[in-house]
Amino acid sequence: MTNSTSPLSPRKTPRQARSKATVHAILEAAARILETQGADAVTTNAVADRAGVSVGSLYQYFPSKEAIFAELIRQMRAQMRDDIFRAMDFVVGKSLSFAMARLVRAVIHHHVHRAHRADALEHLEAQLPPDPDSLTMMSQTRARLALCLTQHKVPQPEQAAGDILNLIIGMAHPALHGGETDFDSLARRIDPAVLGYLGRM
Amino acid sequence: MTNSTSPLSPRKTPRQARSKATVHAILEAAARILETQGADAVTTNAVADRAGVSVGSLYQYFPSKEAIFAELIRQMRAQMRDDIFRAMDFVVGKSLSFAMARLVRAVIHHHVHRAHRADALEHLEAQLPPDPDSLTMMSQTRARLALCLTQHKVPQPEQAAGDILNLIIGMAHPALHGGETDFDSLARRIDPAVLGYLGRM
DNA sequence: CCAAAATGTGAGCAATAGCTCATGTTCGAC
DNA sequence: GTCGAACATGAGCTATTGCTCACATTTTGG
Repeated sequence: MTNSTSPLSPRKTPRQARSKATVHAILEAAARILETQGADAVTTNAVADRAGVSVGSLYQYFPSKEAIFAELIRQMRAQMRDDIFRAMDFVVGKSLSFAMARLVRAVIHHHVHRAHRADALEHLEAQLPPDPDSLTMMSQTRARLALCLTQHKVPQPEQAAGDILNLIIGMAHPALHGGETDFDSLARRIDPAVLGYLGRM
Repeated sequence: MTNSTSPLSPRKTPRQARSKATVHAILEAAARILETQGADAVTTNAVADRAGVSVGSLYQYFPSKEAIFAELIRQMRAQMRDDIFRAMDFVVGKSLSFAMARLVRAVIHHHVHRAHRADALEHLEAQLPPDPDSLTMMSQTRARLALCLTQHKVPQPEQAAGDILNLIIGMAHPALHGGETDFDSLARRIDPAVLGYLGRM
């Protein structure tokens, strides 16, 4: 089965277990090289080497190096979306401040887990042509948060959802990248900013 | 005069007006290619071409492509520092909320002016070895803000300064990059978040 | 003026990248 | 078993990149 012709989508969908493992190994190898040696070190030969497969196999499933990055970014976005969905589901019926506190911690948790990878991938994303799938996932994430805000009568929930995500990520990401390890302290500093934004101090 | 041996510092300091113009043309060409065609399009030959000089001249003043990026980043950091210094100077003796409002607008103004360039440079910076000069300038920026916060009895002013800058940049940057053009509206949404962080709503 | 320093030139080298393809191997349906 | 499809291999082609160097031109101090 061949996939769409978009330059960022996978080339062929693996059908046997063996090829699924190959694809997984390629993605994991690319991510590890990216984390440990930087974007420039992620060459197709290096990825194939590290994955223990040949370049030919790599190009059976990814039409280009960029497609590998795009897939990793899609995985990251999907996980972030799912994390936030879970947090928002857990929080229905609770107070707005409780909901926001939970959101803050979900985002922090997401960034702590694989901080280096997320960081590098986000910088890469800016240099890649925009990927519709990634945009969709981010849109879904915002929409879910907006729904929660609507239920609490927050005005302009769509805009507020975007602002709040930017606020939380904007504060959490550099702090964690800068070596901050007291996640509770960080969360307790972000909380009042979010509530301040919402005018609910 | 030859400069330090650091891989990111310029190689030779221009002494005549003509070479100053050359250096300026190289930096401007690199920035324009970066903005319009992305990081991968910034090759030394392309930069030299666009600058109207030869590759040889380029390598007289920059030991590597990375050194060009590093210099552009330094310029950006210096301008941000100066913008914020001016804002903080203007605001001594005024109320904390007035000071923060001014800060918010200074950051927004800084990002509006050359949003594309700043964006691309920041993503590049993450992939370069850390540059001491840039770190120093960011440290100076934070310190100046911390001083202002100290005068308003804000506890932990150093940490708060970092948090507030991250908050403002984190909210402003994606919004502006996403095409937001109503800067006043944006500023008025960031203001309460900052005050919320400070516990001064 | 003139020599020395500063500046500028661009053909081309060495290295390396992304990627293809001819060929071989394994799997699964029948 | 058998045969076609799926999967895997890796030597090596093509293109490009960062960068050097031998040489030309301009500027400046005296």
